[in-house]
Amino acid sequence: MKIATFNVNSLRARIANVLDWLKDAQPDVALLQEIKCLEGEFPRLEFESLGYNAACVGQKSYNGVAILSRTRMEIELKALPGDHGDEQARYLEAIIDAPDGEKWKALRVASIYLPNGNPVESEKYPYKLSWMKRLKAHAAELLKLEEPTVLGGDYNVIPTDNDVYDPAAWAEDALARPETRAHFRALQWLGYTDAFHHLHPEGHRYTFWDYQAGRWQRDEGLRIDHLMLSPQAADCLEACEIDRAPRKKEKPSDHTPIWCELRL
DNA sequence: ATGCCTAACACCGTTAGA
Repeated sequence: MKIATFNVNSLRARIANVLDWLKDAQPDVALLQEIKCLEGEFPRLEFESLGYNAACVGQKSYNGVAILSRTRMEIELKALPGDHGDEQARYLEAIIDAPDGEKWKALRVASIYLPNGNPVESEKYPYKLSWMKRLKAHAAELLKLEEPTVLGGDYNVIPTDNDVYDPAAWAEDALARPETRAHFRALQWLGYTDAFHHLHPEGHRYTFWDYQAGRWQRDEGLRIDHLMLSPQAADCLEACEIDRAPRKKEKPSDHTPIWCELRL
């Protein structure tokens, strides 16, 4: 079962790109972030025409996450627990049905758009850190279920200096600061596996390249999109790769998809 | 030292992204 995550940087601006990617990559489940549209503007029919069930939590102009699944899914949560006052559309969780006639167990997935947090002196950084604390608390609850679970998305976290082209330049950025990294490691200490790092520990493989300054052409990027696996999912991990093809196209997102294959 | 680029929204610039 192939599960992919992709920060599309506006679904309306990227719809042709995203549909091409789905046709080429054929994920069973796709987690999308930064759809930047209201639910009423969500291109459900286009996804259904490719054979996907689709669900989203939308917001005008900013944020927004979605889940696409080839099989039936049930939405479990449309917001991250822990702060009823948080109105930003950054979390969607679903249970994905096993396909008929297969022995796959059901899979729980979440599409995550973790706050960027810059500038660090602003209220945005404490919001990011509190969001990460809430994520840890919820992730700990999910572990008690002992299910295969994939918490995937744009974490806006550079986990180590091996995940950025110029560590010194990024050391004080909200994506790389020690507090940010500590909260990300806390997820790993709980028992979640960073799928890509597990299979590609060599580092310097990126999922984001800034539009500016020729970052893509020079392969000066960041690894900030992650697939975090519960132990029951990590047991089934067969492969995990970054798909650079969509970043090469006309009018690309500044992120590119990352996927994992689980034999459930 | 700064902007580089892209998108949304509203307006012909500002905000946000990372």
